Amino acid sequence: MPDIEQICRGDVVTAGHLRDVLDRVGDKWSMLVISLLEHGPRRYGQLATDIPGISQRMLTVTLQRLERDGLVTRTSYPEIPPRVEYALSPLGASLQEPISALAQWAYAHKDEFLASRDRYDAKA
Amino acid sequence: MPDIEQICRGDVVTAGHLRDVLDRVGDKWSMLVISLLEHGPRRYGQLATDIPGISQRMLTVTLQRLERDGLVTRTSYPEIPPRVEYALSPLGASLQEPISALAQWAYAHKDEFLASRDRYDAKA
DNA sequence: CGGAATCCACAACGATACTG
DNA sequence: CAGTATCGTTGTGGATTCCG
Repeated sequence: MPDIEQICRGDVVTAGHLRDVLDRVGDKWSMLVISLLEHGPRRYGQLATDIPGISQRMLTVTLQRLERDGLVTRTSYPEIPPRVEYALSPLGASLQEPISALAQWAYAHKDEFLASRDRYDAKA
Repeated sequence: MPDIEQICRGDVVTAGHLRDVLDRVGDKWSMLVISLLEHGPRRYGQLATDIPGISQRMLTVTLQRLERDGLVTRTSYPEIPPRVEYALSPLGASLQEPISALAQWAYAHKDEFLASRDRYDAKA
């Protein structure tokens, strides 16, 4: 069972597994999409409205990347009008746990965050 | 105790706490620096050699951002030659736990990751 | 409805040179 | 030693338009 030290040591430092996962889900929307899919399958349009501010393009490419890495599944129903559902794969569902840990840390410490920043900026 | 649903709902979706923390430590080097500082204070030059591939500039700006957000403390000793030590603050140390969770997830599932990607790319 | 294609702006990043 | 300054490159994300 590896710890951070093991992960960030030797010839795998820069290309460590931490880097890998951040490169995949560290972008602007991936974790948000995963969080929303946690509650069950969603259609493309649903996600578009549930994530204010996201563009069609970014929703599309984000979903494609997540599907490519096996985190979400895409199911297309050949109807008219077309219907496409996205859902978390087991792999994606397992990722939701560490993501939740990160989100809860952010929620718990948001005040310290802002306070420190204000102090820093006040001196500059 | 908030869960993901609470965090990603309503008018705080795009500016959710998850977004906040990702904006700070989701960049290329921050989590790596935090991981290294976990073992104790490190000097600037030590970090530079312990993180192969990082440029002086990126190490500097990464450390400044981490200090600004209160995750890292900077201690300068007025000697010749100058000596500067960076260490995790209590806040930064508390962040190491969710980061570790993410890293361990990455380590545990790296094979599924790559396999899914290969399958996807083979069809394209 | 669920995209794909194109173009563009900006910020992140890297390399290099210089400094107290 | 521990940075700062400047420049060039790259990648990410947004706006718009078009298609099955």
